[in-house]
Amino acid sequence: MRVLIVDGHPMFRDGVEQCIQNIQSNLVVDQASSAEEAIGLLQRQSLPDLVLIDLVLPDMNGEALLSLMVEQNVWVPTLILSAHDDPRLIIKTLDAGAAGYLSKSSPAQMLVEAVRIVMQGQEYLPEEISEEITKVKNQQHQDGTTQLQITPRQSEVLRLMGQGFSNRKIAQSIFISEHTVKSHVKALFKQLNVSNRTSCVKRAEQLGLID
Amino acid sequence: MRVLIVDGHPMFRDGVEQCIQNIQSNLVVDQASSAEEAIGLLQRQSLPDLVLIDLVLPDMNGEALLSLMVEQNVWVPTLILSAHDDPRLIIKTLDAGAAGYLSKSSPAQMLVEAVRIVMQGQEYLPEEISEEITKVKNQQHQDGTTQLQITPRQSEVLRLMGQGFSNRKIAQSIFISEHTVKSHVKALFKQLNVSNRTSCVKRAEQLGLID
DNA sequence: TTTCATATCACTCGAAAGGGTGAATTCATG
DNA sequence: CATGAATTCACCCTTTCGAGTGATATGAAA
Repeated sequence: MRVLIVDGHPMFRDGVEQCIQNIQSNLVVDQASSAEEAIGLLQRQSLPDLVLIDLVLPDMNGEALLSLMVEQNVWVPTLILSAHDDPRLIIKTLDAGAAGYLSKSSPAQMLVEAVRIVMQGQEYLPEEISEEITKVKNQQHQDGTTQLQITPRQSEVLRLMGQGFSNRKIAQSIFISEHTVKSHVKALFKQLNVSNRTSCVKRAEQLGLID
Repeated sequence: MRVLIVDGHPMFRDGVEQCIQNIQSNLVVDQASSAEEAIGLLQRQSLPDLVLIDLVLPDMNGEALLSLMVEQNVWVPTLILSAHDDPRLIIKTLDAGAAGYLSKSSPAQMLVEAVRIVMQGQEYLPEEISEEITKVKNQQHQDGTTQLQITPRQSEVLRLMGQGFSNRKIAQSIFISEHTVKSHVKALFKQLNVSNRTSCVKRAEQLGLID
């Protein structure tokens, strides 16, 4: 059995490797420190039986890596790890094809359990997380609206706003009028339920929309 | 020999534990998930031979925990771990009494090495980090100025600004006039070399001044 | 004692932000 | 075609920010 660990921190990778080494005697562990490296490994080698991906990677987020894998028809059972558990992000990763999700706030024993289960081809979701997911999904239905619908343009504006740009600078950057920027900013405020840009950026960071 | 690991993420703690278990046969590892828990353990039990502290903890940062330990005359060799390596922060932790600093970007082998050395009572600093530190210290001297001198009041204002508060709200929160808040904000802008609050908060986060 | 950093407050003024409302365009989808 | 979402732009108005230039009090350090 082979497992690929994708995480930006060697120390964490080694720690996880040590933890799951105990599962089976014939377990080979590969490591990648970035999405790019992971893609390279997956293309060059025979596919592992399981991929562990940290949601936060140096070059892109884990969800993007997962999407890339799916695009390239690399289908391997994938377990997503994350330090901060935003239900919305979890839903996105599961939609993107992850076989399971696990918080880094979980003890290693749960990781071992999850690896075992996912390697068998089954899905793995901790109870507290699946509960939160149903909560969020219910909220979505109660709202009636599309919940968090950041349009591409809004996302662009949000990114620039996160760089500390003024509305005027944003307008110049993407060749639209300041009026339009204000429209997007206002829409973002409404969706993120804030009333100034500092809060907006903070909230967006919490939700993983930028950075 | 006993080691105490203080980190908010059980999975990381377990991983580190697995890694350093191999050092010695008679190694006992304790875990704490927060600074508060760590303080409790250190007060109740006999002191461990080494404490590993993550710089980012749920209730306070690792540096604050270290200061607390020093205040309470709990002197144990302490190794600081961190995911993002800001030279300034490293200097602060070393000044606060840490026996060593290690990036989570280092392989576990370096951790093992560091633990071994620090448990012997020696200090441990990876080359690339000590190099960066000398760089920063040189910069400080070149500037001639006191480098980054955030006064207590400025720090308070910065914290509230980071919460997305307006100048008026900040003023009301700490019972000073809006004029005064503006003075502090302006001083912060000057020191952080920015010209609006969003950039200011971002920069402050990068420097570890807030969050 | 003089000096200096800190903290406090004041005034002005132009620039930027933020709220409200409305409307034209494009483009996909039913 | 009709509908709706997304994007674009406009005008109005109030509030907040940010820069400049001050002053005063306090307390520590030289």
